[in-house]
Amino acid sequence: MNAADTRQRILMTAMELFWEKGYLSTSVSDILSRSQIHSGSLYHFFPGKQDVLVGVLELYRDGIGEMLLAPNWDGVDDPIDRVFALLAGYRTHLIVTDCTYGCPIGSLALEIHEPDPVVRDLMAANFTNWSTAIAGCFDAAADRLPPGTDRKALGEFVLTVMEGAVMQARTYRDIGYFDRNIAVLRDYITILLATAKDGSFA
Amino acid sequence: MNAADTRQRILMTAMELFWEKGYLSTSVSDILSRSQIHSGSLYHFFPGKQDVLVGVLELYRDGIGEMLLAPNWDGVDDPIDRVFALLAGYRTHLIVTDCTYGCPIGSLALEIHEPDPVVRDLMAANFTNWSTAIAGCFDAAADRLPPGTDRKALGEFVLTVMEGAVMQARTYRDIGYFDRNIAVLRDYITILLATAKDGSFA
DNA sequence: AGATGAGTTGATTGAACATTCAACCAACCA
DNA sequence: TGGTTGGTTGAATGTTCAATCAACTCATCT
Repeated sequence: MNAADTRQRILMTAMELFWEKGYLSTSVSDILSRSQIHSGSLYHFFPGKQDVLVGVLELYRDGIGEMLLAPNWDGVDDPIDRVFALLAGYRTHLIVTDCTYGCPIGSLALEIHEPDPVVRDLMAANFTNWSTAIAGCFDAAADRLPPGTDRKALGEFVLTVMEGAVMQARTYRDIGYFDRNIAVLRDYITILLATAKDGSFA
Repeated sequence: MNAADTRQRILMTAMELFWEKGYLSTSVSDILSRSQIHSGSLYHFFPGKQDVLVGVLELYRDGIGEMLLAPNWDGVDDPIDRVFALLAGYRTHLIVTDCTYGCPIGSLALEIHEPDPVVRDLMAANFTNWSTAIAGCFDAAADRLPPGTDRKALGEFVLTVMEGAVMQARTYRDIGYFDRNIAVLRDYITILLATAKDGSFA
């Protein structure tokens, strides 16, 4: 196994564990035993546990297109449909995990109370990538939305709703909380599209 | 100092610390040193650290009216205004703490990945109390909302938006993220009130 | 062949952790 | 007065933690 493999193996394992147990509850030993890598090797590539977290956050940041958007948007062309297709992807995660799923970035953001600036910036960058992607959908549908709609704010709002909906579904262990939240969001977006069409606010 | 005082002092201190540092990052020693109470006394009242958490969650649950709603709703009579008055309270917390504030329940919900059922039920009960209070506002304004509006879902939605908005403002250390999210929510509620008034969906 | 150095090994370190416990205290009552 | 109860003290326990490091492997280069 070469160097790149070892580094990758550590990061992939850490990504899994941080998602399953959270950052604080994952010990370096956990990463070592699951990845079958010895402590010296880990510390050869990473100065410390936090640097592993940084590596994981960089993977998420750089992989959002391939790992998150592409799978959910495959075959979905309408930009508004894409918004809800992405949310449907989160719903699937919740179902598959018996409503145990948590957004990895959101969990980290609330778990780490005094984040190192490097870590915080990476969490923020992940949020920005996500809401910017959604805002891009609204941009592509700009002519169907009321004029003057703040599409960036709308992207951030969808992120907010996703995070809040996942948080509640997970806490109650009940997908209904996710579905009802998304239904309200859908109602809002539907109204926006309708008011733009009939020109009532033009 | 009598028994009730000691117990109370432990819970108040733990409440502070769990909010400042989170549950996992707060050690029993932290609670002991700040509360000036010795380990034996703490373990006389609480079987373990998790039971302190349970006590804190019970305080939140039982104190939502007095500690959270009453202060924010004092002098605010209109039910819709009350919804946004509560959200404004969270905004104040964010401002006062330089956007470091996090909803204590939301943070715990995402921090603890495998919660004991007792803990999880208490977190859920706290969410329910919150969103039920908001749903109560919508109930009081039911005649100004479109008929058939799911007001319970709307209460959960407001909770979702608060949690997501706080999460983003905190991660970016920028109140703008909170304000934009609330502005979008306000837009939605405003539209609901307007469509009910002009009867366009009646 | 010999030197170089990136990468690996795993026992070890010292700090921090939650929890325990035997001894103690003070108020109240028999 | 002596016992009982409810609460307190703080040193001690055993565990887990992140991190270290001297010794090693082995491919590559001179």
